[in-house]
Amino acid sequence: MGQAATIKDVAQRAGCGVATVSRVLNSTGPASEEMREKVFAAVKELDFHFSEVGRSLQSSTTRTIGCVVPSIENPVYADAVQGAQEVFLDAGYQMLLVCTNYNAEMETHAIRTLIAKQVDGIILTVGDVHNSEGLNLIRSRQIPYSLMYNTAPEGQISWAVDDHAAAAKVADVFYENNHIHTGFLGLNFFNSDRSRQRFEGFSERCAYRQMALPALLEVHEDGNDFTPHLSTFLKQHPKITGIFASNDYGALAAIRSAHQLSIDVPHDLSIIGFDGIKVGQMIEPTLATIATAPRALGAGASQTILSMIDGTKPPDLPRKDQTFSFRAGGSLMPLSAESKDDGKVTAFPPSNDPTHKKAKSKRRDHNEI
Amino acid sequence: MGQAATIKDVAQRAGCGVATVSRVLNSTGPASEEMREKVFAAVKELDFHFSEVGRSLQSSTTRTIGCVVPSIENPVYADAVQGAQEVFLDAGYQMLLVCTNYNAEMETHAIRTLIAKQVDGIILTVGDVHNSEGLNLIRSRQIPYSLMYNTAPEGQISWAVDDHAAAAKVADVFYENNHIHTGFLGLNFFNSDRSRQRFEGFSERCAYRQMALPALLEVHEDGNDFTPHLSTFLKQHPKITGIFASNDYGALAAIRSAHQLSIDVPHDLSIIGFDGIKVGQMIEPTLATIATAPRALGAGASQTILSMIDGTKPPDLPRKDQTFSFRAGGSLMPLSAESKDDGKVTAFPPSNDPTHKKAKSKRRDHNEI
DNA sequence: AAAGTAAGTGGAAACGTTTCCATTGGGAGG
DNA sequence: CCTCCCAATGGAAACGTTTCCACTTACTTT
Repeated sequence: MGQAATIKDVAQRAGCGVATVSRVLNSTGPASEEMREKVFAAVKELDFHFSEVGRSLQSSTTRTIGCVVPSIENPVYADAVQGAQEVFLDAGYQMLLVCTNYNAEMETHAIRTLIAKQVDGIILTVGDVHNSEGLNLIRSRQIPYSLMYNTAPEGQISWAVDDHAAAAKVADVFYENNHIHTGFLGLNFFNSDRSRQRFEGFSERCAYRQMALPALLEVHEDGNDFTPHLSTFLKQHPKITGIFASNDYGALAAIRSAHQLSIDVPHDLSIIGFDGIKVGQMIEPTLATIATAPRALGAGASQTILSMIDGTKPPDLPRKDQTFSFRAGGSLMPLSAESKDDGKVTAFPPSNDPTHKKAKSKRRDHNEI
Repeated sequence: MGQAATIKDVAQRAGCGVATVSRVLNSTGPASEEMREKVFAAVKELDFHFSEVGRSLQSSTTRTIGCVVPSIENPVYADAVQGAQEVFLDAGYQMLLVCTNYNAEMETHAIRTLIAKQVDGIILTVGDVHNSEGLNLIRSRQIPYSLMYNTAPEGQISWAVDDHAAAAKVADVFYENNHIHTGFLGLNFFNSDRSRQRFEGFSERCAYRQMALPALLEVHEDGNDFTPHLSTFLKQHPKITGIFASNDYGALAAIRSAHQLSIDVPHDLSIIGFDGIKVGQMIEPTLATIATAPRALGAGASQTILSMIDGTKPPDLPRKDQTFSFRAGGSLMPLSAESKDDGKVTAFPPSNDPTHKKAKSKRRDHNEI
């Protein structure tokens, strides 16, 4: 059984023209019962399946969607991708996945190839939404697309977390817990506008609250020996009592490094992460973080694309303030009010934190020392 | 600017035939310098790019690889996929990703579609390697493929961990640490031959060591309230001092559930996982586990595929006993020899465990109570 | 009975490439 | 001056579909 059978082979075997075969198999147009049977018999005998390539050429549609994300080692993107994939699969689309490793060149190249392959749509997370060559390509070609996790400029659709507001919320939480001197741990700071947005939102709110401006610790790789960096950072900024990490992995790494430096989390140092990955709740202490819904974002972006393709009404984007929620956790400990050197007192004891919407576990972490 | 330019448009603009354009752009066959310039000019003006669909139809090659895995929420597969993806991308291939959610029907359907799309090769992890319809399809079509993470029957190429031997190693470790009564936590037990292989290898070695046969706790979802299951399980089997989880996520969940049940890990219960995911080393206690190299497996499988496509010599599969290594961690605590009811004494204090090859951290977890 | 309609069918064009083959023209060698 | 060869080029077939159109045939409708 050499090459795969084509529609011609089927036609020949069934004793009819290719047009008839096509009509029978696609249930488009009339066909006699007799002919139908012959065609189906031939199909079975030859184990015929349509070539999607031939179909694509003719229909100029590929039933394929491109998906470009920085890395699926980060569970946030993995979840988003999987959420997207399920929606697409249900709709009969498959997904070409490209991980760019936060590399702008790869991003551009990948998108170029996806366009050449005539994907029917693209969902993507770019490094810099204001300056993405690939994104321009997509737009000039008028290919349906939706951003994910990029805070989009006006006119562009993006399923994203409101990084700015979420980071501001973190500042609020620190403030309410009497942490005045904080640090920001930025991963991939220069390759990710998300990271920068978070820093910005955090800094601004810190300023507004008259807290100290956060010290920036920038880390390139989610790499191996992060510990020495943290060590020197904390020596340079001895007043720091709280660190906001630009993602949960960074937060986890910080906790571990702190542990190695015999710094107790949360007693000596409070840590808040971003993303709300699953393991954050599986560890001890649990990770205080900004919880997001990556699957939902991925699924939303997919549905948007699908509706662009078939012209139906796209789903509404979530309200900005519903794209995240603060999730309390054991890695954050309130400081006694006296330790604030400016003498301000917070009105909210952290155990009543009203933003604790999404926490699933009924057990509240109790941080008595 | 309506539709994308085709090679015909370029030919027209450059004032030549399509054949010439093709030759110039692909550097195949002769062309005058003058013509070359005209063609390149036309390409630039029209912003022409080849349609891969047209190319694929003509060349019967798509520069696309299929990838089928159960789920990328599990970092093991996420890493494998990403490792594979990088290799393929370097070689000019893109990857169609399908996550099957451990569902055999989806698996079959996905593979069927991938074949219809004429992927040049497929890497995949199937639910049951001895009974996979999709796998049969692939083989009858003679499409280059490589399994990942499936222990393959003779004659089939698979980049896999030796589940059987690795699980046996876990039994050895429990034995050496005087854990005689153990449990096995099986996730997706009926949808994953990996899980079953691990149970089998573990059980056999337990028998060989004259330990109690492991009690099986089977869990369907890596789901939410696993705690009650664990609770009843431990009540039913009160002698259990050690649990082997069929993957690290299960192990993490077990640790958390134990915590919620006020069972101290590792003091009251030792836990060993499987996979060696990153977060296992970021938590406290660190997770004792079987460390594997998912990226390497993914990359290896990809290279195998590539060499099948271009006929070069495929990379050697790793030696079976090099596909895993035991990684010590704080979730495992040695029991005093007396607590073994059969009175046997182990010769190996666990802190000298010679299999501790891959552990990166210099710090050894110290489990004094 | 003539005419109109509808179902059933096949031929052929089109989609965007690559590649085989034939044609042209010019320069070198006799 | 005639051949021969080779570079340069374009036409056309082929890849596997879908779909338009035209052609039968048989059945209704006047």
